[in-house]
Amino acid sequence: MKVVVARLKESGHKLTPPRVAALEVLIDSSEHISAEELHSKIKSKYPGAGLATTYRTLELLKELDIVTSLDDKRGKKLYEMKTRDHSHLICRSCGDVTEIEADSSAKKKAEVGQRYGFEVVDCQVEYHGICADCLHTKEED
Amino acid sequence: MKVVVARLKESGHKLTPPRVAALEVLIDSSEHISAEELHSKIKSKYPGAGLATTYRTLELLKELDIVTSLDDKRGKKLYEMKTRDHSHLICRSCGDVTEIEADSSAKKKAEVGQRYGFEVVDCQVEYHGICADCLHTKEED
DNA sequence: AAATAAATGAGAATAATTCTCATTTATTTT
DNA sequence: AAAATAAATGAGAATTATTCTCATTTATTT
Repeated sequence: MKVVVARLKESGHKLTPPRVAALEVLIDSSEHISAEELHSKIKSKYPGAGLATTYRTLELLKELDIVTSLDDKRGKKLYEMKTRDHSHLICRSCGDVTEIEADSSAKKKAEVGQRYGFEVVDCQVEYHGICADCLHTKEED
Repeated sequence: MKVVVARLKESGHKLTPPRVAALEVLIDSSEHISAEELHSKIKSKYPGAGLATTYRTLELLKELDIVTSLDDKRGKKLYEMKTRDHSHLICRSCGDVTEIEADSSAKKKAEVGQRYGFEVVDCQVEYHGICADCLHTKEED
């Protein structure tokens, strides 16, 4: 939290109640979370909070590389704190999104930077397919 | 085209004019393309085409693993034929999406399959950061 | 050529996100 | 500590993208 708050202030942004609430909720969520869900949790901490601000906060936190977003199978956005590197398994059948350990991305980031003159801030990997549960269910038919 | 059409028919779907038009446009587009753009190009081939059908076609082609989608920086969806494996560079500054060669994903797919019991159909990698052009522009300030 | 299920077009409906603008507030300056 | 200022906010309207509905059409099978 301290680190993240520092990053907010360093970049010239104010530390406001809806932002604090958003960060608390995000840090608390071990799982990725939708904007809607986030907003409702923010409201339980800070009832006056407006939905537009939740979106504005998410946008800001993405810019500052504090959160990332990804799409679930239905195309809805999910958000999460960008802590350690990790990848996602996205099931085509049930839509479930699971987080897995990242592969050694540091090397790859550097490589891409070199080769394309692109300054890599972040690398996201998604594996699309069928999750273990759905594979099982299929077998039982 | 033949291969793709075959996959459509094998999976029990009809080969209709709006689908053929969609495939033609997608195959023609070396670049990723938005749903809106795709629709307008479909209409120039087949003026009667409806927007809903364009979305339905995209959904179908995704299910059949014929196209993939990704989000540009602003969160809009872009579509493209899923030919060879490749990754994307997404610029945070100008939003440009560039395609690059894929890293050796076959090995990794197998690995993920093993470890998590997840049947990987497809792996997508996104590098987020600042593109060469924007880096240059910055220097000039 | 007829039968049938699938696909379509049109526009309405929905859902998610963004915008507007008058008001409030965190931070800086004095 | 109070005043000044730019940034942030809430509320709801507006926009955008996408999905749905349903009556009609069409590709494919028979």
